[in-house]
Amino acid sequence: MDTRTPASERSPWLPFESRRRARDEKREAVLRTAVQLFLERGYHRATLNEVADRLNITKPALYNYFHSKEDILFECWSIGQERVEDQLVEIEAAGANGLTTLRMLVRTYAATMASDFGASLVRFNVADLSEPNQKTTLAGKRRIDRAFRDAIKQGIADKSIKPCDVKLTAFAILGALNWIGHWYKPGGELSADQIADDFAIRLTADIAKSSSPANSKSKKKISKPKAARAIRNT
Amino acid sequence: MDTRTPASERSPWLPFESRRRARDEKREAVLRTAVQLFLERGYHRATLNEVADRLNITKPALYNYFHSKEDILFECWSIGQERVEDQLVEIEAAGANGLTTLRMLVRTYAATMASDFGASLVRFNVADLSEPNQKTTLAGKRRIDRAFRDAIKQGIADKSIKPCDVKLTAFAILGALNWIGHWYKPGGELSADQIADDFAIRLTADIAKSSSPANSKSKKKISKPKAARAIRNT
DNA sequence: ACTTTTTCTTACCCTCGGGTAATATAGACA
DNA sequence: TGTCTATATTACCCGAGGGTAAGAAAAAGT
Repeated sequence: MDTRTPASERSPWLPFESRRRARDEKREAVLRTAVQLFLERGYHRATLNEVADRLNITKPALYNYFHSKEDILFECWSIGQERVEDQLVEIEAAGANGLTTLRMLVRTYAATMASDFGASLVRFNVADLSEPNQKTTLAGKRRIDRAFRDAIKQGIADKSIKPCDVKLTAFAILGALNWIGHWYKPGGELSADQIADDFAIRLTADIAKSSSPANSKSKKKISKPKAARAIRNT
Repeated sequence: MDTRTPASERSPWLPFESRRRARDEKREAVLRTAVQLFLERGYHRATLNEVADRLNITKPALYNYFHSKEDILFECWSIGQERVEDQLVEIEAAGANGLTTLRMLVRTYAATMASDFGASLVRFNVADLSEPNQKTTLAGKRRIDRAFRDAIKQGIADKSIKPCDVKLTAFAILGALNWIGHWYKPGGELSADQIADDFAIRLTADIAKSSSPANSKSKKKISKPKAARAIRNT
């Protein structure tokens, strides 16, 4: 239910077989392939021909589903952002105290960072998007930032978190989390979930007031977000 | 003594004045301009014509100092890496205990991340370098990683740091630090040094054994590395 | 089976930008 | 003032890759 896709991915366009499948399914296959390639080789070095090749089609076929290369890039980012957004909503709705909320945020966000679409949130360059799309991404980043800061603030207010510089604390936590998107590789010793659980405690240890270790009640509650979008966990 | 260069940078090629200055000075001016532009617009979107324009020269003139665009990119990375390397050596030579060493590492690395050449260590894509240069950069990253892990290990051994998972601890700390290279902008409320000092404590608070707050003795000892290379602190 | 619609391919175009060749200009030195 | 060397400019090449036009080939409809 996590991790990056293991390269052995099936294309809906099988080389010489009967084609025709649901349009959305193909669209999503393009995005999955594209995000992987963009992460592997970088957005600019990855060509649409390569994307098409991996799908057993030719470049112009991609234009049935997307307007431009940048459109694909933005969609990749968008999927990651939407996932995070869903998690934020869900966590905020849970109405836990500050510390618990923060830990839920850390755990889910860490797990997301270990996925392709999650990593795309931090590995892609905002400058490669069009002006309006840049605005959208910036708004998304702010939204995430705010969620973390609000949880910290709330924690300080409800005494579950020690008084601290909210901004810097959030930066430090988000930095450690975002960095996962750069170093995590699926096949390692630790699974994405293990890392997520560890970080949930580790990154909040210094500011947690109650020394009660790792209130692990809320763990399973969040880890399965509802299917809000067809592309899942790749 | 830190921070990113404030865009109002003098080019050694003044529009219509007597030219001819030391070769190295010009070479460095190219690098300073290039690293800024690469950070601003991204390596691929930044063109050599733009670099040249900012220096009041034309593109081919750049080839008097560098073999290729990638050469410039690698040099930018290289300068940042060399700075860090010098700091590592200096800190290791100090022979402090694990926790103090770790804090020194955090402080200096954080300050470096707030500089252009420091940020280039994490903002540039390794895939944009040639094979041999990629190897060099990877070796550099490993070297940094090792320094942090060694400090943590040593701290656990000498009891200045609580037992903990060395690898994940290092990842978390380095993540928070590397992220500075993405969010830090010179004009903000906090100076690079303030952030560095704060992070030195913040990122080690949960694993520090002695609750003695912020052993601030070693602060000034490191913050002025000897001039090992002509390009300083931009 | 014929047409219509959607999807995909072949064959292009065209711009952008890294890199180079040929040449000019500036300073150094005589 | 002439020549040499270093450095810069003008003018160009050319490959890569995003994007498109026109038409083939499947589905789908009738």
